[in-house]
Amino acid sequence: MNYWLMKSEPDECSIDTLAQAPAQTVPWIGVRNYQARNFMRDGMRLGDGVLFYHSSCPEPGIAGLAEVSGLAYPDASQFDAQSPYFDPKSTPEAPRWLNVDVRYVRKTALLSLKQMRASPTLASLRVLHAGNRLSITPVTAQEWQAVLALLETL
DNA sequence: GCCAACGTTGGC
DNA sequence: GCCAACGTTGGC
Repeated sequence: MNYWLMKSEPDECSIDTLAQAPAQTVPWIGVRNYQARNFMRDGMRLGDGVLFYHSSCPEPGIAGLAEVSGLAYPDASQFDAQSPYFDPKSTPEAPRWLNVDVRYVRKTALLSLKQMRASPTLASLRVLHAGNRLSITPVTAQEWQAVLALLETL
């Protein structure tokens, strides 16, 4: 079992959007970074834990928990010329971009970025490191437990 | 809207 | 394969 932190802009897909989606599941489309793609392709297994993080919004932070419910498969939006995620260099024969499916587990009180930074137990969390831009980052079991423990205190 | 970080592109 | 220019991310 692996753990991940996945960023989403709540304007696009918030924890509430996920909770209200059909089967409480969304395809995690739009990842256009090779490292993040490789985490989905090579690292994610069914049932992996996901910290659902709201980014680019007034209150960035962890807004809920989710799980990987579908293994990586080609991201349809790369072939859609109308999509902002369209990639003219990708072909169906050799798809460049993949997505997993993510299923809602539960909404939590917001663990804000500020609170995360203030917590010594989360000091190692990749997303807190300067300049981190990856939309998907691995989370260790210790970090996962530390986040759950912090959520208990909110 | 600023800007630091850093991934990607493309000329050589 | 180097590296400068450029684009994107994302907190502030």
